Amino acid sequence: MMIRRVAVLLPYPFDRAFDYAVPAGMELVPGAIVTVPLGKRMMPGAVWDDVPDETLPDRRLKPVAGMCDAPALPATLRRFVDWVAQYTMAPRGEVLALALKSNLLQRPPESFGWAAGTPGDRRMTASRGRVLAALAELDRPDTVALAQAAGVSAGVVRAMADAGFLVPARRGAATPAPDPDHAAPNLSPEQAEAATVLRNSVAARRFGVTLLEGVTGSGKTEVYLEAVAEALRQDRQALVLLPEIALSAQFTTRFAARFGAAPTLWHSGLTPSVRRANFHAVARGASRLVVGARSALFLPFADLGVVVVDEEHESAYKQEDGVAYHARDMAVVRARLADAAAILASATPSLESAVNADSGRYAHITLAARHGGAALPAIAAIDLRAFPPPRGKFLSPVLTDALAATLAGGGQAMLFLNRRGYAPLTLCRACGHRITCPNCTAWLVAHRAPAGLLCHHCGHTEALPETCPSCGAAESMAPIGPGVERIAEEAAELFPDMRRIVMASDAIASPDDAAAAARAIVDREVDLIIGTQMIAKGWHFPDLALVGVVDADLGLSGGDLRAAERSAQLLHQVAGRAGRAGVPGRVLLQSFAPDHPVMRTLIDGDLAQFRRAEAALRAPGHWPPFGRLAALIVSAADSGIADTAASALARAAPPPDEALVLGPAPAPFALLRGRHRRRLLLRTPRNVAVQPILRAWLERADVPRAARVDIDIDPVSFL
DNA sequence: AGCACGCCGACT
DNA sequence: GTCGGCGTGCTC
Repeated sequence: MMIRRVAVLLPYPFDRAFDYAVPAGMELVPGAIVTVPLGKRMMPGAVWDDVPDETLPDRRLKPVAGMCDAPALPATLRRFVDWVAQYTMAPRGEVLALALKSNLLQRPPESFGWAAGTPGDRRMTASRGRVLAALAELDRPDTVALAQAAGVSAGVVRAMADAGFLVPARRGAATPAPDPDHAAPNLSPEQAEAATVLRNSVAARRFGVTLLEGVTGSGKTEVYLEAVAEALRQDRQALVLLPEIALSAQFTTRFAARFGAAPTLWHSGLTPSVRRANFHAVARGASRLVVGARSALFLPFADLGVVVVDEEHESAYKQEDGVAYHARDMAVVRARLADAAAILASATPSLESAVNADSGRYAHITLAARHGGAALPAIAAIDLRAFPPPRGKFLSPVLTDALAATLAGGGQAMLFLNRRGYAPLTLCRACGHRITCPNCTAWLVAHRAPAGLLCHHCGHTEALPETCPSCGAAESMAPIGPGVERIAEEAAELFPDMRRIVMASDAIASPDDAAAAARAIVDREVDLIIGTQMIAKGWHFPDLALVGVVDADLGLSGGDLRAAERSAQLLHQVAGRAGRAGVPGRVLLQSFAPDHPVMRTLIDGDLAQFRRAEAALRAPGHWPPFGRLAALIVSAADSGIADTAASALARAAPPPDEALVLGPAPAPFALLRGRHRRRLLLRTPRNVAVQPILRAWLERADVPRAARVDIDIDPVSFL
């Protein structure tokens, strides 16, 4: 009789599963997480649905080494992994790695706490007495909690455990379940109507996508939380994706207030033990509500009822390296495979989602009114040609006057500049030499805190040179252009008495930092906020009366397909920070092109009109979302090999009647992290899939081995 | 991804 | 004469 065999997918770049023998007595269901030998190593893997190859002789099979004490990956997740792999053209194992990167080989974290034991005749002390007293008040506390409650060190608790005063006791579900009816919100009629539609979409237990479009401050979050509540009522799980983990702390608070229990978090900042605990809690179904970054899509939800993608237009949802996937699009797929509802929420929907809504593929809900009757901010441009800043400064007198008036009146103000650091360029006044990164095609950005020159692409740092590295001139290196740190310096000179905070990823690294900063702002410990795009997203600053956009033209250059769209969305989000609870908000855009369509859109507040204009530009040429794009990024350590590989690809390109091929061109950062890059773009009409074309193309092309070709389906930034 | 195998340069 | 570079190929 043939030995029993299973296919096991490994979290490495193999597209194929490997077959293993099942030892007698081991029961393996599909999705079971196992350890298997591969070559000399032991590695984790998951039993997959592939049919084992019966032609392989028994001799060639190694046995499965062991089973992990984790629940099997659900079928919906396995199908999702396969789907993402075929769509992104990544090996299936590489996609599986996204689901298994929580170090499951360790024992599952059983939640243990301490209960009273029966010691022999062991010494009793005052500290030990306090511990026993504290223990009586608490339900199976862990070491830290017990020590804290008793006011003793953790050592005392451990010693008492050794002495038998305390015994470990398993705790039930560590996290209290969120209660859908804990604190029902007070919704406006418009919100209530939207909430009903979303609740129904979840109650249907069928796949469907709804675009929830609501102006900033319209209370989108409260509305989609009603969909989450419905999933909880249905005994299903809910996933809310956020573009930026910095937001998660503020959301935790809001969600906890609504449901009486904190959501489970999932992002790269979690410690390995928390990660593991959360993974298991989600798999068991014990964790009902997850708030996370894009990688949360790969969690093993036992029964997912709704996926919310908040700020769905955000380009941060696009994963650029490794498996290049767009979390917004994959969230829709995840929902479809789980028979769940998908909700895409934004004040400034992507053109993709707006077109899907217009065509009826997605349901569309609009929230037009600001919550509590707050007025939309008044947006105006400052023409920098007519009202230039003083020499060497970056704030126009029109803006500084407005800031002075707002601050003098006790209002809070914000300056937005989407540029980290002090100055984007350091230049020699004597010879014009510009300091560039040795590894990338990029200027080094001057920073003051901490001081130095930093590459924002590869992380290279160096000290600001005393003399010009090119001509040797002394004291000739000058910072050119502004970053937020320089704007903060200018603001400090103008308003020395005002309390300032700089919000940029350099200063605010963790969700906790961001939460602390937000709290300081809300509590009015800050008068003037200066920040990068970090301040654009989702924050709730009730007293913010004035927003100044230092360089509204910044995002318009670059020739990127979506440059105008992204710029309009970002500036709209920033503008939306102004004027909430009753404070009439005002937004001033410093621009050299106040008549640019993006500025007109913002000033008129008519994003729909802007989307129509964008659509009219993109539709004729089958540009997304009216067609499909794929990028081939050729990279090699040697620039000659990169060129050879790129032209080999160009020669083998599919014929024009099949697809349009653009390039090869040097990628905008032709040298990135020490590798030379060339890029080709493939474009097809919407009804033609790019994957088969790409597969055949790569098959034909004679690419040198020393070059690597990365595929990015639906590229967002064209780097 | 690792890790071994394998065939060419400068060292004890 | 050997240690070691990383190109190529395989892992059930």
